[in-house]
Amino acid sequence: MNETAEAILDAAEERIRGAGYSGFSYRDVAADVGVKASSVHYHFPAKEKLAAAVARRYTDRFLEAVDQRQAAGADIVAAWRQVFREALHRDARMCLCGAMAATSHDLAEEVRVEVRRFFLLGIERLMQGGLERDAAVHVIATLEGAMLAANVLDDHSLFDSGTAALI
Amino acid sequence: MNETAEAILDAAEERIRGAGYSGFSYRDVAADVGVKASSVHYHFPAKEKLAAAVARRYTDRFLEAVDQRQAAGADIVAAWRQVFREALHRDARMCLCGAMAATSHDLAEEVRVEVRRFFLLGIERLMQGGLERDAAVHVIATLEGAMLAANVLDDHSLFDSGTAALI
DNA sequence: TTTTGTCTATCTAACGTTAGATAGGCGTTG
DNA sequence: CAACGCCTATCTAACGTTAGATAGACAAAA
Repeated sequence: MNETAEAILDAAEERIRGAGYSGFSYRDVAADVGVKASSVHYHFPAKEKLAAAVARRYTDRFLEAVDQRQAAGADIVAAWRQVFREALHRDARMCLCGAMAATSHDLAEEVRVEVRRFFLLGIERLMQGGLERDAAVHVIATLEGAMLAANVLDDHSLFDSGTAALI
Repeated sequence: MNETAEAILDAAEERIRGAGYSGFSYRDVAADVGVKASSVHYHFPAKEKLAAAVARRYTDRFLEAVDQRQAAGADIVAAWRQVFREALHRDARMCLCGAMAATSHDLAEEVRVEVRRFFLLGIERLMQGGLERDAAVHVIATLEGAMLAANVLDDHSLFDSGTAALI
């Protein structure tokens, strides 16, 4: 994975988090990076491959960030909340997998698998942390929904409001 | 509002709830209804007008359904939960405003206003029903997020799991 | 020499949108 | 009554633009 490929993933992630799967294009991503669209195709031959790669990296990084918070002594629910909160505040964008999940009928199978992986691993990890299934689903749902509301209303404080009850 | 215009709104609503704003097209909607794309333009001159009209009707109907549940004696949180639940089970689709909120950077102002209206009125009504602001945001966030998760994982029981703690 | 990475140039398909024509219904006017 | 003009609703056809994707040239590096 070279520098350009990483820059393409970065740009695609930002675009998808703002406008969803069908709201981003090779041309836009290429312009963000400073190359031609055909160069993006060189690194990621098709749109669904690119989106799937973005989702996989996003999930991996997300889980790693949660692990770090837990290793630093945070409660598992607090850790998940903090990582969601940081993703919202740092980027002022929706959760990547939340943004794509919202248009799930529009996703190629390869992409949907990666989006599902985010949600499934989230629930799984929270259950491994001691939560009942219902509680685990509740945490993920609330975090995604609060991020959604905070984003569309352009009021990040809504995330804190909406998730205060979790901890 | 004649029969065709209503059919166009119905088709557009279903398409947007499955694929988001930029995932639906005049041609698709026209084909669903059984007319040509130019006829859709006759009733709704531009895509953003159509999406805004769909969102307004959706919100109005949603609030009315909640009112009916409350009039029948339901607790306000239970009423909201029931209407979300029915929208998920009946249509097997995302919440229309949730689907568009997820791609909020991609929305024309006219559409975003309508999407925001859904969230703002939801929070407002819950507060009028006696909830604190944090609790109202929590309810809306959890319902949207649970619908999102249930949809993308294609498991409607997740909605009940994820929202059980609300009531 | 082969591989890597980017370019130019192009393709087909689809997009939202518009123009112009048509057909039928409905009043109003001669 | 009949003729005219207007409104509604749809059609065909095309507009310019953008989409994802591909082929082939070219330079640099291994």
